[in-house]
Amino acid sequence: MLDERKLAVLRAIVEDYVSTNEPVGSKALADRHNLGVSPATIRNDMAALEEQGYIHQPHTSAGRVPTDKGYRLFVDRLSQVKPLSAAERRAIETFLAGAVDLDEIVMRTVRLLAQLTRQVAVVQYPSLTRSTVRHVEIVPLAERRVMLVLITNTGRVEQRVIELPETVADDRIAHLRAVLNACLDGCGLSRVPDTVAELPDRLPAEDRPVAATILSVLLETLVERHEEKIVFAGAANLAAADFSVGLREVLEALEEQVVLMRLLGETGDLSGLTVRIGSENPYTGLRGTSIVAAGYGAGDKELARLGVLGPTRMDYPVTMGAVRAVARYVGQILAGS
Amino acid sequence: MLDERKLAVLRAIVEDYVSTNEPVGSKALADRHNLGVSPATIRNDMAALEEQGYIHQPHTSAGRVPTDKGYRLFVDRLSQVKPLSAAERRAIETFLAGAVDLDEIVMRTVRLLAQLTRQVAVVQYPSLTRSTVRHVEIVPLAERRVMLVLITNTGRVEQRVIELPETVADDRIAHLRAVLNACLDGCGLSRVPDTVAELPDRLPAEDRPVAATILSVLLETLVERHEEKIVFAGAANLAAADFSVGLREVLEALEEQVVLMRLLGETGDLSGLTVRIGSENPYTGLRGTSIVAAGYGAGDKELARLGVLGPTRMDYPVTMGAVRAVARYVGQILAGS
DNA sequence: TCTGGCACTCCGTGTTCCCGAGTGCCAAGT
DNA sequence: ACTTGGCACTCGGGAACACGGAGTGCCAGA
Repeated sequence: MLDERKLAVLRAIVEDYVSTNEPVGSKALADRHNLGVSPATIRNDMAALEEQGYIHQPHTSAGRVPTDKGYRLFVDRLSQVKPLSAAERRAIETFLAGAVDLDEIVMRTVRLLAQLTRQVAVVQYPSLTRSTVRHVEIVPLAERRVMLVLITNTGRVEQRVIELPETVADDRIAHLRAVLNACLDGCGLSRVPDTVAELPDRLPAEDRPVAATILSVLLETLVERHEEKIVFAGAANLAAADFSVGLREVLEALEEQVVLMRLLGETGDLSGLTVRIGSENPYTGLRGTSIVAAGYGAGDKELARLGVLGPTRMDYPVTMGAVRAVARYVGQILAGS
Repeated sequence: MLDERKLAVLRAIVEDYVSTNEPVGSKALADRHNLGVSPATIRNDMAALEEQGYIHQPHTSAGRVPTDKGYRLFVDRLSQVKPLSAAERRAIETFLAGAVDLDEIVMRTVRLLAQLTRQVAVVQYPSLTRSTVRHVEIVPLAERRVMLVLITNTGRVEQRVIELPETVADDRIAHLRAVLNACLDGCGLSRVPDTVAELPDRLPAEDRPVAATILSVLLETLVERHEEKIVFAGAANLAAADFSVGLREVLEALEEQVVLMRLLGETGDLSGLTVRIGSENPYTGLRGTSIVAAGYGAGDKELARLGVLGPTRMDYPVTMGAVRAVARYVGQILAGS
């Protein structure tokens, strides 16, 4: 149905359209790519491609534009992820290495990705549920007030101020802290609820009400933050792309955490790149935009996802290369710190 | 030079232009406002106002548009800050009260402000330098690795991972922590460097290298974070305003922390509202935008600033009312937590 | 199966024209 | 000394129109 040459024509159309942002005609194709055939032949192929829904002409007597289906074929079969240059890799590495804490890693990552791809970059904070407890701290603030600080192996820190039901001496707090840490150190966050459940038994009866208060807050923290934090950067790149129409919708979507979450896709195992093209993504108002996403993580488990969002007519090979590279480096940084 | 009626005309022009976004002519003015005079008279006044640079006509035979100078006069002398409705106040209060930690307070604030004003909201995190130490924690992570956690009275938490020059037993760490807290508890962040300087003398000689490492990181933290963190929200509102031209520049500016800092203005004492109109602000590319900002803080000292950014043709009274109200409530929340 | 030729379609651009909103000025009225 | 109605003038923006060019589909011939 689609012989080799027709695929080459489709590839050429995508490439030209991406770089010129104008419907591409048969003559232009024949000139710019040496396909070894005449415009007339190309026209026939184009007719076939259009017949099957890979390209589309905005109106009679205009050139052709790839459809979402066309881009999909291009991404799946007609292109290869383009690796970054050595210089770019070095730049990424040094830029990310300068970060001192998790906030800064995420911040730098999202900016880097935005700059590299000239699109809008989106980065999800490393998931709480997949990481493990590195330390739990209970800090007395006032007579009946403590601050609970939870530190994970990815460097994320959660804090809550807790009002206690009674006055508690500092040494009792210290003991509680010791017990908590003994139980939870290295414990996967998803296992915390179970682990914590049997904890009150090990405490003197007098401490149990206080412990219960603290533990309930601890569990709350885990639940609440289950919906992860997401940041984005590079909105200015949207304005640069000739987005004009629909820009409003896109910006709105970007400010909805929930939408962003779903755009990045389900967190699975550290497989590879996910590409959602135009209408493939779950939100109207984001028709016309594509998402290239990847998981990242320390070691082999995926902690969270990151990606970029741009017009469907983006340079997929380059974008995919950048996303993949950044995801890898962030993983390394996280694993190392 | 400018009699009462000319001022009334200017006020009317600003109001009409803000609500219609179209140059306003003498007839429309006479119709919509009962100034008690005929269009011809208004034309004379307009000519005078234009003469003095308060209004401007885009081209002959168009209506008039306020200049930056005109808006300035309007804000300074012709308008009053419009208080929020009781319902709005309640909404703010309940919305902000739901926040559990500083991140969430800031996050909610910025979204609230964006929604309330339908502009881009900008909120600076409470300044580190003006707050005080509530607690310092040193958490052993591995043999020669600890995490330093600094908690301030505004609920802000800073963390750093530190590589130690030698292996240190946990009880020595605990001792160090106790000493540190004894020194620093309640200490203003700006006084930390001095306070810390004399600290090594109080420690046994063997602990001094370790202490030196930790203290240097602590000081670094303070310096680095001197440049504050800033977040914004509501970029979608920009697209809604007919910004079309220059939107790119505005978005770029928003992503530059430094620019945002300067836009919000110097942190001074908790005075009142700052309004920067169009060309009054320090950045070209933000001509055409105005900034309404206010300081906020717990008690009487200003901890940071927040504000909104929008087209010069914004509804100043309403915007100013919203900014002022939100600043106050955030202050209350911070003081209370 | 490919290719050159040819007639056709339609978008985008430039031109012209006209309408209306708005102005400035002036002379008359209070 | 202001204010007002009248009037001629200006200019931007939209509608109507023509036209060139890019691109197509189709067909007949290689």
